[in-house]
Amino acid sequence: MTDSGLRSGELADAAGVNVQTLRYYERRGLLVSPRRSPGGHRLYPSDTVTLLRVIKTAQRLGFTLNEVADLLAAGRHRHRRTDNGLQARATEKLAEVERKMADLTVIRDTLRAAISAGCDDLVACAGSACCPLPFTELAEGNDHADQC
Amino acid sequence: MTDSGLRSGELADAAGVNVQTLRYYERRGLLVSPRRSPGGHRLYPSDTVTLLRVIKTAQRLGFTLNEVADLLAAGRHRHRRTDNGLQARATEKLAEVERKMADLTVIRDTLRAAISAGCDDLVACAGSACCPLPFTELAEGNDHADQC
DNA sequence: TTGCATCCGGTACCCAGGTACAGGCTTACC
DNA sequence: GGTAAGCCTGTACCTGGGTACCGGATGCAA
Repeated sequence: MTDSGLRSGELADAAGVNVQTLRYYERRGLLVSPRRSPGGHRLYPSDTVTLLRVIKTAQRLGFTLNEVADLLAAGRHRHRRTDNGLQARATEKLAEVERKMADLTVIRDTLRAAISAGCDDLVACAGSACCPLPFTELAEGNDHADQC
Repeated sequence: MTDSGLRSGELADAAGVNVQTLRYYERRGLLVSPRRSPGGHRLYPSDTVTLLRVIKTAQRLGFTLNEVADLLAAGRHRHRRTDNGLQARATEKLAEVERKMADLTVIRDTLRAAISAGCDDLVACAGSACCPLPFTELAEGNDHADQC
């Protein structure tokens, strides 16, 4: 029979995840409970591989598992509503990613300044006026201070 | 007496951290055990405020607490060795930050593509050939696939 | 000297995203 | 039909960076 479905180990291998992760995702509501064999073993429909790829992609795009679960549930329950929120959420996430990149830019510039200034000891630098490490400013995150 | 030192609450307030965090940092080896009052209360030297700022800065630059602890210990034990590794570690960290930024760039472009393509449902998109969401490629992280 | 704020140590809990292990049952293959 | 691999549930543990609560002791000021 070809409709016997995938066993958890097969699915895990096919999707490149751990078997335990499948059960974890089931608990978290990312995967619906699949049908079982007479003996109680899970039998997954074969498109679950795709679903797992979707989950991993969304995670990689910066969505948390809760957010992914929401998005998937919205997709499942969307009967005739046109908008399940993916557009809006992707837009928010984009803003988040852009914020993160801006932060990292500051950090990168600071590290570069520290390297080219030859900073050698964190504590010593904190005491010297001409150190590019922004010991007070960074928390606010603004212009870099390498005017030394 | 001016050498009485800071009590943990004072230090915590001055540095903008939680009192519990001070004890946590002590456990983690970021702060050395300070001297105590006769009754056992911690009395911190006043420059510990600076040290905490250093720690927070280093964290913000992407160092983990373990790494910060290492850097501080290296600074403390450096008697006449010139290099305590800050330069090398900062260089590594810079590479790490640059990798992270490259990742985020891919993610940002992908999100932008998904938004402008009007993607609406993760699972539906995964089935359509003309979806910009890279359900298989992203894990490897390479060129974006918005040629649709 | 009394009262209240603060601090002590120890332990438990939180978030996210899993991973591991134990003891027992099922399935598949020869 | 035997045996080994795989799967089941439940629970505990991991990393990282803290936070919260407890009962009891201390510090400081009026």
